[in-house]
Amino acid sequence: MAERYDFTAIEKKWQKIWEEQNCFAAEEDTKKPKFYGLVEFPYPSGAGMHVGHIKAYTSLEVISRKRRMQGYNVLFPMGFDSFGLPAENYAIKTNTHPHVITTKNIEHFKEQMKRVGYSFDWSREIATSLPEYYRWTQWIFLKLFDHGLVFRAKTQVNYCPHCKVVLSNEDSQGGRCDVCHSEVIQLPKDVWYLKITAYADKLLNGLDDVDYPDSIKQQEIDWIGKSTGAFVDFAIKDVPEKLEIYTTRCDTLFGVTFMVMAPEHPMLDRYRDRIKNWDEVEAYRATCAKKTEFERTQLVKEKTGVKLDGFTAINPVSGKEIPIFLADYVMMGYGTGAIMAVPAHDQRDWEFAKKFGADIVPVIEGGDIEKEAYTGNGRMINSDFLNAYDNKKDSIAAMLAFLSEKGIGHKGVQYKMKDWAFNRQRYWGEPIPLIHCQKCGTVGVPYEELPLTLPDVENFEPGTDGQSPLARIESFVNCTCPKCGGAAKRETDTMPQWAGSSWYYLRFIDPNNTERFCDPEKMRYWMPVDWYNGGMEHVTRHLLYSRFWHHFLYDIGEVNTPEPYAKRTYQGLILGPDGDKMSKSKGNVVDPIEVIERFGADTLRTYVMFMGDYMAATPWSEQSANGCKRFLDRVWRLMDMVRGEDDTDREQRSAIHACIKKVTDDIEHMKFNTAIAAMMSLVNDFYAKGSVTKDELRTLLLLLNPFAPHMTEEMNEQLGFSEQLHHAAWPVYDESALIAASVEYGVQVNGKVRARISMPADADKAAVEEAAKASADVAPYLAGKTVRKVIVVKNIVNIVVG
RNA sequence: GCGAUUGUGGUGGAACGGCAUACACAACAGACUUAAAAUCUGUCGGCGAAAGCUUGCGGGUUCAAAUCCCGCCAAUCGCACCA
Repeated sequence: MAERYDFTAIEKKWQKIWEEQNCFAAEEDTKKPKFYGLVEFPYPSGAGMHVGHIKAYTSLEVISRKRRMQGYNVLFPMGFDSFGLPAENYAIKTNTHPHVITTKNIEHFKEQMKRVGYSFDWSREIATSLPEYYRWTQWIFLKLFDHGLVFRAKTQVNYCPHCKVVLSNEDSQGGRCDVCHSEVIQLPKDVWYLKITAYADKLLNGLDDVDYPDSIKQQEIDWIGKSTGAFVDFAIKDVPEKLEIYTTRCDTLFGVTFMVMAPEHPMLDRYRDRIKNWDEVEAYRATCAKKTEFERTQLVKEKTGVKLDGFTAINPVSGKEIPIFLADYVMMGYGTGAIMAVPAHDQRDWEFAKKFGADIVPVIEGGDIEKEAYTGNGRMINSDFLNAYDNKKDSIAAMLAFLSEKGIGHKGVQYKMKDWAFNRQRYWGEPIPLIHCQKCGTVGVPYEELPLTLPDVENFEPGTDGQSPLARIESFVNCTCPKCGGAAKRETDTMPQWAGSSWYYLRFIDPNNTERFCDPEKMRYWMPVDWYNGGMEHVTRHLLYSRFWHHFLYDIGEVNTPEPYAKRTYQGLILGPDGDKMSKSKGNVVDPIEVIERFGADTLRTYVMFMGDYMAATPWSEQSANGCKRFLDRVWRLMDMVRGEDDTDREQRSAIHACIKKVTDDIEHMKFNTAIAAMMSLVNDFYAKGSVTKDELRTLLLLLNPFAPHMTEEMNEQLGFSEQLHHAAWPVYDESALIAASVEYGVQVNGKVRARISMPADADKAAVEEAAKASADVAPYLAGKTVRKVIVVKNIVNIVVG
């Protein structure tokens, strides 16, 4: 009866039914418990879906399908993060409008996703590049602006010469551009910043209240990089201005024998007349400017620097005059761009002092400063102020008290995280809704004028002057100031890739609202996102940014939870068949659609869930994928093995309920591989037996449905069940059924397994112990020995003899 | 340099401190085939003559360690002169 499993026809049939019956739309106004499952929406690239997308989406797809069967009202949406550089670069190359390309790519992605059989609620689809969406991205930006979290500053910024854009710190991790991977250079530039550092503590503390793996939390903590220390002012000889430094070891202040300023430090320019070797300074600055960030950090083996002639500092506690150097091991971007150097207790300062001949004065007991700096803690020595302060307990606290009393310094906090450089000099992004007015300064576009739509341009090429293509459109640039009505000019830069994705999970809750970004009533029901799965590479980018925006929206009363995501997980990479990271250049990329054509969507889904530990990187194996196809074929053929009578014996029943428990629990812990293994074992049991009852088979189909929904629905229908699986009740195991008739014990003597015995399930410990001792296999090991102890636990008996 | 993660058969991988190698892949054999494929049924870690030894290596804790602790080694990822 059950012929060949024709996956192509079956998958098409059920995908059509799901679409027509709108099976997976989240319900409104329900009394049901909710589950909001979210996967990172993709950037719709021209290449279409990657197997990595499949692994990322299938986990929550399985969980969402299971939740629906468990009676939850499930929101499992999908949309597109459709602004971004690749579309724009492609547009430049082919002279097609990015909007046209993006629309086409979205259609392509959607069609591919539907072929995988995902149960997304397509009625809520969004795209960040549509005006009705980015209207609210701009709205949130204006709120940030109104609350003083948008500011403009001229500093050294990351710049990608290839993409011709300013990048944020997060966009240039490892010194490479996030989009094109070319090397990022440092340039002084005037840019818009979002004050994410104002939320550093909230982003840090919020981690206590969410369920993220430690690896994710740790990466965010490290990226934020909070440190506590002190700011200290150093007087400069014969100059009114003071040089401020930041230190985490103010207790070593008496050991400061010189100071170092970053080459770009702006104070230098103010006193160039005083610096006698200015030529040398300029030459050194020029060498440093030529180095890339990479060279400055990765390749330095030897310290370089220039001693300033005629520009010296005074150690504020000892009163001694000390030299000031310029050296590129001090960064302008951290602290104040200047340091107090304590060569006795800081390895970098030690190396510098050795090379440039500065004094090394120990002020903390311990270590051998002849060999290297001693960076540990200890009693303070050679420090005059000690009499008045008890330095035994906490030398840092003692020094801080001293500093603030004398007005020299104060406690301070620093973060490695920098403010978010937010404007991009490119076309395909949200226009920044700001207006520059000669009279009023920078003014926000009035909220009622949103969306500020992206105008059409002829030429998407960024300007050679570092300006966005929008700057060439006079009708866009020229406007009137909303405040004074005078002539004004629009900001012509656009927002970065990460803007639209910083709040998209809120829009899915209420995607068509034209009054607000999201209805508060609906948010109260759906938020927070219960489970968010995505890539590890977004932890210090998108995840951090969206948590920042959400905390802000919470602070201004626009959302009802401080954190957007209650739980976050990540998927491990799928490597190429050769074990290397998949890349076009290596030619080891696996196309999921080809896999669907050869093996079917159910096999693809089952294999990506079976291939290994979900969070670990695993190489793709076509043979293993074929093994999953074989498993599904075996399940299909079970239809030929259905026997008439409905009897299930105790062993069989026990095996089925053990499988229900295993699959139910393992899915919750993302142990999809062992869940599938359990179902494979059950199928092997059925084969060994040679037959299966209809009910037994249906239970298996229910468990397998989230993984292989098409085939199981088809089998369910062919078996004559009228109720479709996707909304049938998830099987519940019966604790009492788990108990098998007999239990196998391993019998150990001094921890080594010597025998196996089978005992009735209700046998007590004494009986098990007796049977173990009586076993013929253990007898030789007990002969002539005294039994000192017998341990009976679970299914192990350990006889300790001596 | 700092931090995190991971080291288990030919391969992907299983194992609340409790019978190491579940489940699959590959390989081998048998059945069915004229034959192949598919399918079904078996066998299947290594070393050792054996007792035994064997979860990267060396110690420790425990009746019992792949699992916990300490010290190495290797790999992967993240950060990186962060003062």
